[in-house]
Amino acid sequence: MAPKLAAQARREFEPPEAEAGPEGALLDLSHLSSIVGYPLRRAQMAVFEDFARRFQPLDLTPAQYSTLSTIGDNPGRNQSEIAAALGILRPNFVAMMDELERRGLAERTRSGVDRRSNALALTPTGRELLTRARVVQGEQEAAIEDILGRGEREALVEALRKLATLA
Amino acid sequence: MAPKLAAQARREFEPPEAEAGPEGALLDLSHLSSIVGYPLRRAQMAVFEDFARRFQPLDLTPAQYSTLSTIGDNPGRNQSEIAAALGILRPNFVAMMDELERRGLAERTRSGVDRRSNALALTPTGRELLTRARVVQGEQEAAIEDILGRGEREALVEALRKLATLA
DNA sequence: TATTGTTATACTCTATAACTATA
DNA sequence: TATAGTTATAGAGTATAACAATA
Repeated sequence: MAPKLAAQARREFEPPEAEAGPEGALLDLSHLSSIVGYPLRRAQMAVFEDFARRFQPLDLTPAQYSTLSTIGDNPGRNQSEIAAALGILRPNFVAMMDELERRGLAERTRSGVDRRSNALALTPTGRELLTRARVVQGEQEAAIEDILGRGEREALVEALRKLATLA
Repeated sequence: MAPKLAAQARREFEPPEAEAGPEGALLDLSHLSSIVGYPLRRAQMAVFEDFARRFQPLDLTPAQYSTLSTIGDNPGRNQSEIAAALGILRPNFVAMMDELERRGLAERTRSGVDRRSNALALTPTGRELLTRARVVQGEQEAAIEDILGRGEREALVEALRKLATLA
């Protein structure tokens, strides 16, 4: 159950601000790597790539995972509410729900109170998959903690949450 | 010179793990906001939106800024080297250079040593724009420091750099 | 044979306008 | 009149294959 895959090959030293070229000559990236935006993007890409590898057996993208998780924790909410909470535009959320429904993971139920809206819920299959997905997600989190340590990982999450209030 | 715009309206409290819906009912997002990947993506989007606003007068995207900065700090390198350092695929970097050249910000010079490759450099105009862009970038960094404080901002950059070694 | 720059192309994400059915 | 879901569509960003020129 405990993930051992992750803490293996770690670069022990790296030239702090440079990137290796083909013949070994290094590029100066100091201006970029000292500001928040650039390493933020690189980290996001790395974490999502790692996510893709781990979730390949479950066939879930980050967006699908976050949708399943949010529906599971908020059953009965409609599409607009779930989409808005996840920062997904309503038009783009339609195909998302089409696919989850096609795979038998989630259901839309035309609400009796307001017949315009679709109450969303997970199917039993969807709940099972979400349970398994959260285990896999926990493994990624453990891999991150192997790199950062518990305290720095928690500090990172807190800093990122504050950063999200910038825009 | 010091940016005062940023530290103004900050949410003083927020329900730690929930999102407001239209009628005020809150969604449970606790499972997502406690893992790294989700706030990482939200923070990245927020920082890039803020970047887009600040750089609208200079008409620079994050990718264009990082390209200008890297060429400026590494003049004479060829397209493959600059693109690889920035994680941009060579085919996609062609249009990037086309546009920077069209705007008179950068130049490709067919190398004498290896006539396959284009040595890249900034034009005087490009150097001027880069100087101005770094001032704007410094303002974003100051705005982030208004939110996080100096120490937490530096800790964030360090954590993000480590995270990028995950994939 | 391998590499640099390039073209063509495709696939995903994201964004906007407009329709329909309900309210 | 406004809202929920939907369709159509357009634009980024990102990915791969293949070609010409050069090594």
